[in-house]
Amino acid sequence: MIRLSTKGRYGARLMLNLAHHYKNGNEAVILKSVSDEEEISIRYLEQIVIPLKINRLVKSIRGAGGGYTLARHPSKIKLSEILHALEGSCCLVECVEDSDFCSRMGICATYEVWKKASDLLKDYFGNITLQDLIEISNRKNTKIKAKSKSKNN
Amino acid sequence: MIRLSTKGRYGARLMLNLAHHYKNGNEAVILKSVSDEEEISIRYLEQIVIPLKINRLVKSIRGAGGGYTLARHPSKIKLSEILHALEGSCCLVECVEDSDFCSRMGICATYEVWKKASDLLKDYFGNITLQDLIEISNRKNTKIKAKSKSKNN
DNA sequence: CTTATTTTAACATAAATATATAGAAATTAT
DNA sequence: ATAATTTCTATATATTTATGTTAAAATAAG
Ligand code: FES
Ligand code: FES
Repeated sequence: MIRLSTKGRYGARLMLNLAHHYKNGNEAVILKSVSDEEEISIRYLEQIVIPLKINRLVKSIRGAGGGYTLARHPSKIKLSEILHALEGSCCLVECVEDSDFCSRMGICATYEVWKKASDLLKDYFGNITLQDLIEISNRKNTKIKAKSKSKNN
Repeated sequence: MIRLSTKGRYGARLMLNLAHHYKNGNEAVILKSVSDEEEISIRYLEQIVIPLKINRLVKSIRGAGGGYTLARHPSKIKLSEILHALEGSCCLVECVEDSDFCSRMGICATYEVWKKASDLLKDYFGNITLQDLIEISNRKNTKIKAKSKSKNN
C-alpha cells in the first residue's frame, strides 16, 4: 500500500555494499563492482549515488583507482539519513512536512493518522545503522552456510 | 521517503466522508457531493471507488437517487482494509509479499528491515477504524470551533 | 611531460507507471 | 419520457524508473 521507491531500496543496498567493503575510509569501491554484486544497473546507481554524495553520506574519488566510499563509519550512518537523502522527505504524505501541500490540514482527520504512521517509521529507521545491517547480513549468511553444510554431510 | 499514493490518501478521505454521512446503510451519498466536500476530482473518485466496491467496503446504488454508502458500520471497517483494497499489497516493498519479486531475499539484509517496518504499519493501520477517524475528526472540529469562538468574544 | 586508462560527472532520452480528465452508455426513480 | 447517477472506456499529463552518450578529472605508465 505504501511504496518505498526503488531509489530508496537500491540506495540502501548500495550503502550496505559500501559498508561491507569499508576499511578506514580511504579504500574506494567502483560502482561497477556494486552493480555486479547487487545486480543493479550501473547507470541507475550513478544517479542514486549523487544525492548520497550531496548529503555527505559517501565520498567520491575520481580517476583511476577511485570510486566511492562511506563518508563515516557504518555505525555512524542511520538508515533514516539514507532514505532522507534519496526521497527528500521522510513522511508518508507531503502534508506532514509541507503545510502548504494540503489546504485541509486543519480539519483533516486522516492527517493525524498519516502523521503518526510517519513518526513510527521515522523512529524505526532512525534506530538502524549500517552497522546493524551488516550484523543482520552476517547472521543471515552464517545461517545459510550452516544449512548448506548440514545438507552436504 | 515512503509515499502513500494519492489513491490511498483520497480513498481514505472518501471512506471517511461516507462514514460521516452513514446512517443505517440505506442512504446513499453521490460522488459529486464527496467531490465538493473533499475537493477531489469526481472523475478520479469514480476510479478510486471501484476497488472499494470490489472489496465490499462500499455498496453502490445505481440510477436516480443512488450513490454510494459504506457496506458496514464505520466501526467495522479498518483503515488497513481500505489501503489494501486500493494499493493491492500492504507492504513497503514487493518482496515482502511476493517472494518471486526479488531473487536476493535469502541473502538480503535490507529485506528484514523493510519487512519489520511493513509489519509496524500493518499493525498500526489494522487498529484504526473509520469510527476512530470520525472521533478524531469531531475532536478536531470542536477544538476549531472553540478557538474561533474565543477569538470572536 | 605526454598519453592512455580509469573512473566520476553531466546531460539526454526512452519506457513504464501513477495521476488526472473527458465522454458516453447503462441503470433506476419519478 | 426524463433526469439523476453509476459504470465503462479512452485519453492526456506528470512522475518514476531505467538506459545511453559524452565530457571531465585523476591517476598510471612510458
Ligand atoms: S491534510 Fe493532507 S491528506 Fe489531509
Ligand atoms: S530488496 Fe527485495 S529481498 Fe532485498
